Amino acid sequence: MSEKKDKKKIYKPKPISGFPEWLPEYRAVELQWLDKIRAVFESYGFCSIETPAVEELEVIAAKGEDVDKEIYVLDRLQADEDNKKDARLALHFDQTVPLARYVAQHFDGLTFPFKRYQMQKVWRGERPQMGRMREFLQCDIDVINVDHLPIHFDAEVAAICYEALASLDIGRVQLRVSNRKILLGLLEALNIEDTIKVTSFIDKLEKIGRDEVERVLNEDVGLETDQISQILDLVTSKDLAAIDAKNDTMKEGVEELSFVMKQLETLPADAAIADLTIVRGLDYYTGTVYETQLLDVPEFTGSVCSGGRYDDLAGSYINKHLPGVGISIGFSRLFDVLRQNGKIEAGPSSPAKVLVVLPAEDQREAMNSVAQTLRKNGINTETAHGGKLKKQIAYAEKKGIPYVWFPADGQVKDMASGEQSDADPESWKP
RNA sequence: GCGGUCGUAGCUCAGUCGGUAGAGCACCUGGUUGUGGUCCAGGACGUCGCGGGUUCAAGUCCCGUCGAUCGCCCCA
Repeated sequence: MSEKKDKKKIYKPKPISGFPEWLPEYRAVELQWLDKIRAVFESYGFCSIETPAVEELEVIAAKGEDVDKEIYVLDRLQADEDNKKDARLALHFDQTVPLARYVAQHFDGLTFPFKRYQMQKVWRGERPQMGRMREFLQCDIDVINVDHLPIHFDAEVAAICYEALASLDIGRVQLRVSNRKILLGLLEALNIEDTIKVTSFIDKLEKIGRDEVERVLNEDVGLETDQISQILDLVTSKDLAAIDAKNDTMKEGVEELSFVMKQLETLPADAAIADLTIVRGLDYYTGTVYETQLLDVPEFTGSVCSGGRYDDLAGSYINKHLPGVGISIGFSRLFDVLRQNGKIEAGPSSPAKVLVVLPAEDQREAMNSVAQTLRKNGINTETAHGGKLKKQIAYAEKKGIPYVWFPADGQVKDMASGEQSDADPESWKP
C-alpha cells in the first residue's frame, strides 16, 4: 500500500490568491444557497442562460486603462508561429456585457421583454482582499426590452433580489435605491461638466465623510461653496417630495424613484430605502441604481447586490434600442465574508443520509439490495467500502451521515442518538 | 501600481543569547472476535518559501527574490 522510503518528488502547490475553493461541508451550503436563489428567480418567470467563459476581446472592449488591466486574456502556451497575433479572447469580467452580446446575437430567437437570470463565474485581475476575489460567482437578473422598458421592472428586479437574499436567512437585508437622473439633473442645472468626478466623490460620501467630500469637490473639481452645498443637500435629503426639481431630468428622476419606492412598499419595513448618495461608479447606468447592505453583518461594508437601469444595453452590437434593468448578487463575496465571520454553519461533508455497512463479505448482496431500495425511494445512500465494522461506522460519523444500516439484521442506527431499531427499507424514512 | 505584515510537518503555530527541529489538531495502527464520537499506547510526516552572503556553525543575522495576507488605487 504505502510506497517505501524512496522519496517521491512532489511539487508543493501554492495557494492561488483570489481563486477560492471550499471543503465539501461548505460547498454543500453553497449549493443549497444557489438552489434557493435560483428558485426565487424562476418563481418570477426568469429563464436561465449560460454564456461561454470567454468573449471576443472586441466585445469586452475596454472602456479605459483601469478596466483593461483587470481583463484576463486567453492564449495557448505554445501558439503557432503564424498565430502570434494579439490575444483575441478574454474571460468575461461581468455578465452584463455577455448578456448584451447574447441578446444582440439571438435577437430574432428571443421573446421580449427578455427576462433572464445567469449564475456564473466572472474573472477580474484585481488585488484580492477581504470579500474581493479574482474568480467569483455572480447571480444576475436582468430584463431587456425593445425601445421602451416600463419602470415597474425597476421595482420588480429589486424585489426579487431582496426575496432571494432574504431566503438565505442571513439577517436583515437593506436595499438602497436611487436614481441617477436626480443628481445628474442638478449638475446639469448647475452647469457642472465633470459629472464622473463628482459622482465618484459622492459615492465615497459614507466612507470619507461630508467634510472631506466638500474639500475634494472644492479643491479637485473646482466647485464653488454654493454648488457643493446644493449637491450635498440634495443627496442627503430624506424626503423625495421636498426636492425642488430644477429641470426635466431631475423631475423625471424624482418621479421614477418615487414610483419605484411606492412599488417596494410591499416589502418589510426598511427593506428598501431611497438613498440619493447611491450613484454607482458605472457610467452606463442612466436611471435607477441599487446597492444592498447586510444590516446584521457590520464587518461587511461593501454592497452584496447592486445594479441599475441602462438605456441602451447592446447599442454597440446591434442596431436596435434595447433598454434594460438588472441586479447582480455578488454571491462569492457574500458567501466568503459570511464564512470568514463564522456566520455560516458547515453542512455535512456527504449528501448521503444513510450508510449501509458490510459487517461480513457474505452480506454484500443484502447491502447492495438495501441501498438500491433506499435510493429508489429518494434517499441518498452510500454503501460501505469494507474494512472493520468500527471503521465503517467511524466513516459515517466523520462524513456526517446521520444513519447507519445493518443489512443482515434489518436495523438502522441513528448516529445522533445512538439508538438502533428495526426498519424496512421499503417504507423507512429518515 | 503603492504601503504594512508574514512565509517552520496536511492545518494552526512554538523554536530563548546563532550550535544542524518541536507541540496541538488531522492522518495511520492497536486496546481480541459485528457498532462511531471520549480515553490510552504506538506510528508516519519537514531541502525551516527560494537564491546568495557572514560564520567553525544559520530556521535564527544580512541582501535579494518569489509567494501569501491586510489596506490604498480601482471596482462593469
